[in-house]
Amino acid sequence: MRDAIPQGTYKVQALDRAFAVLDLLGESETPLGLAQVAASLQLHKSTAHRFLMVLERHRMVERTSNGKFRLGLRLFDFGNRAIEQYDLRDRAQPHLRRLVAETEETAHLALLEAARVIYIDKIEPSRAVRMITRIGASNPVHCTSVGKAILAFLPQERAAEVLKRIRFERTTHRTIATPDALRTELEKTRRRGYAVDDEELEEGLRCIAVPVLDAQRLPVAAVSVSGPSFRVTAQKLPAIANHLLQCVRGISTDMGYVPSGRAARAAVSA
Amino acid sequence: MRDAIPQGTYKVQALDRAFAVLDLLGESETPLGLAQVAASLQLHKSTAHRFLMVLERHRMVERTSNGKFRLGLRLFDFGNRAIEQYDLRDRAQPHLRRLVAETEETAHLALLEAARVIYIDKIEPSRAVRMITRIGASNPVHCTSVGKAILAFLPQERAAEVLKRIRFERTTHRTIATPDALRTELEKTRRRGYAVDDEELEEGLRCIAVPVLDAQRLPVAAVSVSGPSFRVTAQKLPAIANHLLQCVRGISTDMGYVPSGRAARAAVSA
DNA sequence: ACCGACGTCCCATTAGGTGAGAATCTAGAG
DNA sequence: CTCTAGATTCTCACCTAATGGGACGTCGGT
Repeated sequence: MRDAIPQGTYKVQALDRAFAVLDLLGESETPLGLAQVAASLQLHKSTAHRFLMVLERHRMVERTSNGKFRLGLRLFDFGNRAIEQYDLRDRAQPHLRRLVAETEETAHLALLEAARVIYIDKIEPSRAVRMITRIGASNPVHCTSVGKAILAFLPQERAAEVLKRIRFERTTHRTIATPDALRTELEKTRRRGYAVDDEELEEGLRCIAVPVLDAQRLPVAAVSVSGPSFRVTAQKLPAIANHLLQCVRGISTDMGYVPSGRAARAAVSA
Repeated sequence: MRDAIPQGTYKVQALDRAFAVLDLLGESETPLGLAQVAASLQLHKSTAHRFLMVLERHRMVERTSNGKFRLGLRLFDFGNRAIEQYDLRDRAQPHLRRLVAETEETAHLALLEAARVIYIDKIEPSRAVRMITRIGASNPVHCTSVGKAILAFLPQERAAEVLKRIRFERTTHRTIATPDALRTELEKTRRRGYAVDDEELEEGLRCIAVPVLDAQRLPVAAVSVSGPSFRVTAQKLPAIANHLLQCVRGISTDMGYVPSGRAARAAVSA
């Protein structure tokens, strides 16, 4: 789960350490004391202390009343600036809400980054059980519907690049485990116009997704509907897919992507 | 606008520099090239380069196709972890939506941090003009309704601490400019049960806010309704305040804060 | 009162970061 | 196409800035 050691030609030890601290605090459910941080990261308490103080000055961490540390709200500020450029999120929200109202299941909006998808928004039906996903979290492309939806409609070479970077870890027994299997799946996705994740990420969870295309007909994101397999049944898929297609069409026009050209048809027609 | 130089007893130059880089990229509307970053921060190009490479490895920045840099999505991840603990946000959302539906104006959810308020959520009525605020952004307490709402219901000593840290900058001619004026205003806020910002932050913008109280009857956040002064008129204030009070009562019970005790009455009754 | 765990602070040592500058790449002009 | 200016990438000897050993203070438990 934890990412590998941050190797690389360029190094700034202090930064690696600082981010390790943030990572640690981010992973932890509960705030951590100085001693715990120092021990976990094998830093001298004196060093850990200095880092925490500096991070606190920058409001990247904050102290709870009992003196323990947790992530600070400055990160929240930065995070929101980071996705600001993708104002996609704001524009998409109303459409996602409608989608959720129609399907009564959870909707996600996700972006592709390297070989992972990042969830930038999530809307849940009011009475649903909370889903585990967190906005900002990421998953490998190959075991998510959003990942496959984007990948399937990416130009050949871009897709190939992503393919190469996938490590094909499995999280359930249905997870796609080989590049070839994924390629076949992508072909299928292109044909029917939407991607399916049939318990490939998590047992009992089924998702459908379609890509959001920009003016150049390139996928910039994907929208998905997810729910427990017993509710999101195979028979319902086409109907849900239709809602999805309408939804992304709405987003696209809202973003000012003119839906012209025949390439559009390919992804939109069921 | 830009914060002062990050002085302080504890120093880790590398971190200050790294955050300066992130800050710079965050402020900038458009992605920046290495040369621009180096120049703006008075760093040697080779130093700036190394920082950017390391930051990129950590996905704190990313490169656009033309090689320029902007904030990376890792920050978004961190940011969302940072507010995760405050699951307040998730719980509050449905209530805010209802509030927006009722009032047809923008609603904000904000937290107090040091002497500033941080907006952790915003809901806009579908057809409204976009407001300028950004989730994650912050404003000084003294010129916002949310700030005053929280401050007014904080225990004497906590409030005094915050008071001391305020620098009373003015942004309009109506901005509260002295500690005494603020104290009077807070008294008024306590009496009527809601706080008002009458063009004190921005010309033509009027806001009302009430605090969200936890089980100990301490304010943990505030909810506000904001709109152009010509729509949010003085006569409408009490009506809007009522919607607000209902809204925060909903949030409080949703969070599991038992609404017992007479202290509750003080804030709830208009 | 004593002990142990934790946080804060100081300072001499040296590992780690710095920046001059050379090498390489890129884009635009001629 | 070549030339040139500007930006980016890379290398390395120097020296500053970060390190961590350790002393001191504080809190809570026995």
